[in-house]
Amino acid sequence: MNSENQELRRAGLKVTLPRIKVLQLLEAASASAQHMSAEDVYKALLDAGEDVGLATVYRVLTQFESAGLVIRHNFEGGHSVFEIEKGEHHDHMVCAETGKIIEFYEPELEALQHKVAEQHGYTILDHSMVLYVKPKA
Amino acid sequence: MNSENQELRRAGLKVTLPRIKVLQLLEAASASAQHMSAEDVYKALLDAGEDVGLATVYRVLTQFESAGLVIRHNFEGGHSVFEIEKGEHHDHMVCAETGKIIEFYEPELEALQHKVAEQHGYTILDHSMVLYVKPKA
DNA sequence: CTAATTGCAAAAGCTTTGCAGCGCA
DNA sequence: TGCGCTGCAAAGCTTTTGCAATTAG
Repeated sequence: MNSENQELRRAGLKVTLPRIKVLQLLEAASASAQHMSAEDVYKALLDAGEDVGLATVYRVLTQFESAGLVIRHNFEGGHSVFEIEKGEHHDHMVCAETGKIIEFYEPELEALQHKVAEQHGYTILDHSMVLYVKPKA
Repeated sequence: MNSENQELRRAGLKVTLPRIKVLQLLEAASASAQHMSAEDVYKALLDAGEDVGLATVYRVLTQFESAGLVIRHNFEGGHSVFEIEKGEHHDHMVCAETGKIIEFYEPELEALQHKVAEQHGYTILDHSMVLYVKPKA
């Protein structure tokens, strides 16, 4: 039940209420492949009766990102969204109609990306791939 | 020499100096696969002695995007970059060391993406794929 | 006890908008 | 001439930062 505390300590961060709460929220959201913006996290905390500042949410999320606990995505639209780093790489599909986010992993795609980079004399450090889709008619 | 005028007219936009200038700049940049931010365009215009406002640059770029003349990318880092729509779809590789942008097109990748979307019951409307790379050792 | 962390408010970056005047068709 | 377009300044949004007070270890 304090597995969050372990993760925070391992990341070299003091175990404070805001950090625990943010981590719990993101882990809960992770179950449904939900991705939360800083604003989302902030509002969820307020709704839960927690008294945290928006600035703290941003700071905590940035720290978590540096610590490798979460991944920051820059999908369309100005703001960032975050998801728990579960260690398993995957890419995303965003449904234009429902806003739903589908995660997927396709080894062949990954292999091809490396091949293409290779052909141009480069090595892949990272990549972002988002498919904008709509339900098949 | 006034092919720009044609393009503007075709897009239903009045032919004005700022629009011509922005279009010319982007077309010139296109030759070197350079991608420009609104700020870049603005500064380039000032350097060229043109007297345009930053707001106009933003408006013009947004209009061009709606008209399908340019494509807006949201690579990492808050701000958008633009490139001329040349009609040939391609994806991007960004070199982490030099900032250089390489364009590429890999049919197999495109095909695979469609296959994956299909498998999940979706049809692809659009996609964004950026590989962050470094020169091969 | 001491350095890390927090909340608040202010500031910073990018982008958009309101408005009066200018310019293309 | 008339409506579209422009520049300027002001506002909007997300995100960051300064600072005094608070808290974890």
